[in-house]
Amino acid sequence: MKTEAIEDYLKNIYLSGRSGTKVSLTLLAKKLEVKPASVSGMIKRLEGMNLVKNSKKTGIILTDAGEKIALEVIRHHRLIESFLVEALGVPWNEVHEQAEKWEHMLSEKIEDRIDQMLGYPTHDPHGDPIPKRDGSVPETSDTPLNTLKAGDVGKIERINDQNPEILEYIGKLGLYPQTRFRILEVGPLNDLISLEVGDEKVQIGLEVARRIFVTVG
Amino acid sequence: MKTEAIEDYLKNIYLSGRSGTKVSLTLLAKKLEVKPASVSGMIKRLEGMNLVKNSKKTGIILTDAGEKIALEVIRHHRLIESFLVEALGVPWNEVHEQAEKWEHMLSEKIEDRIDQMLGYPTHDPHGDPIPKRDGSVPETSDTPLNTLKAGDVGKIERINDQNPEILEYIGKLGLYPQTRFRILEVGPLNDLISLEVGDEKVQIGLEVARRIFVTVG
DNA sequence: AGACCATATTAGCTTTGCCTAAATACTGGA
DNA sequence: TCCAGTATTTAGGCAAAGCTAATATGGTCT
Repeated sequence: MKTEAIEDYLKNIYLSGRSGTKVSLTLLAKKLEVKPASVSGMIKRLEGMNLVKNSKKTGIILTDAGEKIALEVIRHHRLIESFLVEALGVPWNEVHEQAEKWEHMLSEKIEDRIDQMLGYPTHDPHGDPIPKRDGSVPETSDTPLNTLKAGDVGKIERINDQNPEILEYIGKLGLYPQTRFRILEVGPLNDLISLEVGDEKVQIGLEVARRIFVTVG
Repeated sequence: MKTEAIEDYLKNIYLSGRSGTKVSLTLLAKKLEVKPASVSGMIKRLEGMNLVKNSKKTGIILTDAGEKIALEVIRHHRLIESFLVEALGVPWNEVHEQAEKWEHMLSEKIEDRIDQMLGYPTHDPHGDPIPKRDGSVPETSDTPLNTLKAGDVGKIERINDQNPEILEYIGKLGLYPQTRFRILEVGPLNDLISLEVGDEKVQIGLEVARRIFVTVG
């Protein structure tokens, strides 16, 4: 009825759709690392189950039932990530992979225990919001660091990447969620940003800055 | 190559074989809750992969390669059980089910972290030995409680059952691994045992006693 | 309009892992 | 020895999820 593959499809449709982008078969195929033909078949199946709708103009969108499942899976994923970091001290850049696998098989009981043990967290170690049981999703920032100007101060909210190497790199710079910073200088081509973090001064490039979301002020 | 189904088969062959019993298709089918015909097919496949051998006289037995995989899965299972009890305070009778699912997808890194965080435990919360990476298996008792006589003292080593209700029942009696006890009285038909545990006096029946393994002395 | 590129769909095949039903083999007792 | 009951194997099917290859659709550029 609700296989792992289905959960992965729904999760990725949700996450791809978040940014306002229209979700196409090929986009989804890329995310899922599967051929477009396979996606075509699966989407048909999901439509039959009333979990998604697909049309030329809207692209692939989730129904309420589909979104419910997607949010459940994402909740599992992010709770597990938090748990592994908190309880086990696993570095934040190593938890994604494991959560990816365990998210599909987390019992409600254990889910609740983790939630409780972590004090009902609203965000995971990367700053991504953890959906609640009722389907609501905590607020999160959509302002990428590369849109700020020299002199701006703010707080890092989330890092939008799961690649362990990149996360490790960002972590080594001290740029974790909740970290406050001040922009010292922005290169004329917007491709290099200098910031002050604590007493340190760090430089980051555009591609990294794009993945860091912040609140200003 | 090494699917979940395969791991489950190998694990169950190992565990069924432990007690000296010859492992037959039908026995395995019962354990795995599938039809004998399915087992027949799978065993054929496993033979082709050189993970098991099957013959009339020996029954189904693991090759070295097969045992290696079985022990890995069991190690995962028992580490996860221990982890959930330790880090999350999940009651010991509720961890089996979750471990059953996660055991197939535990990364080496996380496995090592758990092992280290728990202080390289030799036994899980039920007293079952946790195989080591090198394939060695810590000692464990094979003396069931129902073979003792009045006056004997000893220590509970393990509880050989995964049914949550039964474990809860046994737990409520205070009969956890490492608990010391003294046999007060054994019924004439061997079907009721009275023991002293701490300051408490508890009675257990034959079926429960059979599942409790102890060391005497 | 025609050519070309990206996207989407269809058909047909493969593997895994289970199933049922039927056929065969084995074993223990009368 | 024969027969019943148990154990095993074979054959044929099905659903999930992927694949390739071929075809359709739909712009965009010239």
